[in-house]
Amino acid sequence: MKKRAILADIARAANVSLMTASRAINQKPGVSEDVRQRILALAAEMGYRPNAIARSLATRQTTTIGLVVPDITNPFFAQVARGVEDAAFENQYSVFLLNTNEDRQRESAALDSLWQKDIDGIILCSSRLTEAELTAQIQRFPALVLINREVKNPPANLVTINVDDQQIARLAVEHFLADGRRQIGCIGGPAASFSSRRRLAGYRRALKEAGLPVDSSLVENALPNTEGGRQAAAALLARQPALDAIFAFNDLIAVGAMQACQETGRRVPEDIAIIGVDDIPLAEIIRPRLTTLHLNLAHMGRLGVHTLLQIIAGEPSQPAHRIEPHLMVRESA
Amino acid sequence: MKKRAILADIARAANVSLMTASRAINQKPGVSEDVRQRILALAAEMGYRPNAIARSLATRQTTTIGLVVPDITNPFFAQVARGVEDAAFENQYSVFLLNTNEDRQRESAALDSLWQKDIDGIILCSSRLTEAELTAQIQRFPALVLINREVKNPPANLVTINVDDQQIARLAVEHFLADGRRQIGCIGGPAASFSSRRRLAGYRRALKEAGLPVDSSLVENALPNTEGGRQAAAALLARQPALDAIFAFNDLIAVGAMQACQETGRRVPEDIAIIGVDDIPLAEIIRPRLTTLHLNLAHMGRLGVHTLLQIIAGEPSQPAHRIEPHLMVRESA
DNA sequence: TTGTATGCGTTATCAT
DNA sequence: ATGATAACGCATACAA
Repeated sequence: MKKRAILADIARAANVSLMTASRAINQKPGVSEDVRQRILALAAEMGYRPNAIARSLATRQTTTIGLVVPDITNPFFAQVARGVEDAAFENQYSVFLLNTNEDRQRESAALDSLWQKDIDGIILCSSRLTEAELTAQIQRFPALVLINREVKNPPANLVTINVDDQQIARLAVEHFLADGRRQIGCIGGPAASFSSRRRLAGYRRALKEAGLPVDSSLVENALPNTEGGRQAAAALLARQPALDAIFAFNDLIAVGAMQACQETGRRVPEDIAIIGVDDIPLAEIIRPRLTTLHLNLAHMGRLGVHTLLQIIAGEPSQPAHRIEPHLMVRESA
Repeated sequence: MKKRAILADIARAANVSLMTASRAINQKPGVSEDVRQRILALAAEMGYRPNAIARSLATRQTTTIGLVVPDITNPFFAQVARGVEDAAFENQYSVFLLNTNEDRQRESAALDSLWQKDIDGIILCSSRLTEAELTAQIQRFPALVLINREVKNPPANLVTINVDDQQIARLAVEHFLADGRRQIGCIGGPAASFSSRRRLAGYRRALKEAGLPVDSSLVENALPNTEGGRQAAAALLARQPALDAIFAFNDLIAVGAMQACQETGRRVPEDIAIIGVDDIPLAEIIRPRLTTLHLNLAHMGRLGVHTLLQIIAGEPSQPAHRIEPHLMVRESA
């Protein structure tokens, strides 16, 4: 490994003090233009790059943020992560990636390690922490963005970004209703999921507003994958054979439900319509193509970073953002 | 934000010097057991965690690695990333995530930023750098693991991890042959992909060894997604209507090809068999289920981290690893 | 076993 | 405009 040039090397080569070299390189005032140019040229020639660690220690800023997700292999978080990383890169920030595996302990450990690294801010997705744990963590970091989670009294250094779950459920149900469907079932995600609970509430409310009965035997919970969707749909159809529509918590569940319908001799969408959420690539690949509520997840990630930078800069920012869904009508409903 | 305790606070509270506090906390010898316990208790009480930045500056070690991938939303890299992050976490390492978007410039910028951060090692996936650029980068980092890329004379701080592309192609072709297929086509990935080139070579060799003619009109290239697969397969089938098998560069291409076959009235696998590579979740979801060559990508990521740690620790490690594929026979072949 | 001096590479502060 | 000195928080080397 080649030895790398440090600021002292540049200063010595340019016959100036450390500080003038530092000022020149950081584009700060207080250096005559010719001296600055000479130093910059020398730095470029010697391949000098400031040591970020030393700089961080001196400035108490790391230009680094942490991204905590349950599982990066989940397409939902992979999309968010892409947006985060892109926006961070554009702003010269680096991002630490941490998986929690939906485990509270590991999530706490992840946050601990980020705290040790003295990062400037953190984007925390689908936190499983209790409200108390969360509050404690919030005061440890300069800035915090919560995705897929809300909190009662958000302090100034905390912003939440959530999908508009009520609207998601409303759009799905209204689409079914406009199509003449009246026996509308719902498959939620894990019972612990905040998003899932909100969507169930939205589903019930939309039914009620349409004057339809809200029957708990129309609802099932499922693991958020195709197999979960298949099993939940099978149970649902056994209980409610006349079902003519299913609103699913996400696309994977929707696809599983679709297959369960087909396996029981039902045609999609003729006999039963299905709508998912997320618009993952699979939605376009599967046949019939899945009608779903599209979410701009990469944008959610970008927004998270921009918000974080605002908080860090001390600029005012709205305490909560809501991502609006868009109905992608394809073939399943 | 609450002020955080530093080592000096602990030392003062315990009435000892900085060094005894440091030794106690780092589990180093030279501290009597009772003093150590007293310090540790105090540290726990005050919620002390060492400042990683300061420690890094002093020790010249960051216990941080960089993971550079073309695109984290690609399931292939998401799986690898998961393995990397898991193994890193187990070893108390943090990981920086960087996307290159398959852009040489951005890849260079990513490596630059990692260099500034003084990280201990890098896992670089599917690098698009030229051999010269790569050689230059290698001597800037203490340790480097290359995934999906080989290099001529690997230095001691560099280990490559590749999928066994020849074996992948061989297993696919042999499976087709055992099934009585004789008109075996191949859809490669992007022409620039090293993996794709090696698999094409393996495909040709396997045909030759079976005494079959190697006809370039049996080969197409495609973008690595379903639409690419669909178009390539359509072109292939137009040229070679009697085709009875297709080996695809990856599962997405395979699924696109499958749909192109079905759209032209062919039954899968009766009329034409299809085999993909990767075994992404979609392979089990799609109907007919996709026969494919399974790759343990998370293991690849874990291996990458372990190898990196070996290099960092100065332990000897084999210069190249090869990941073996496993044929998952499902329904498409 | 415990403590003191020094350095890691950079920036902030205060002089000149 | 430029420079000397201290400080960031910790660990290494050496002393007691």
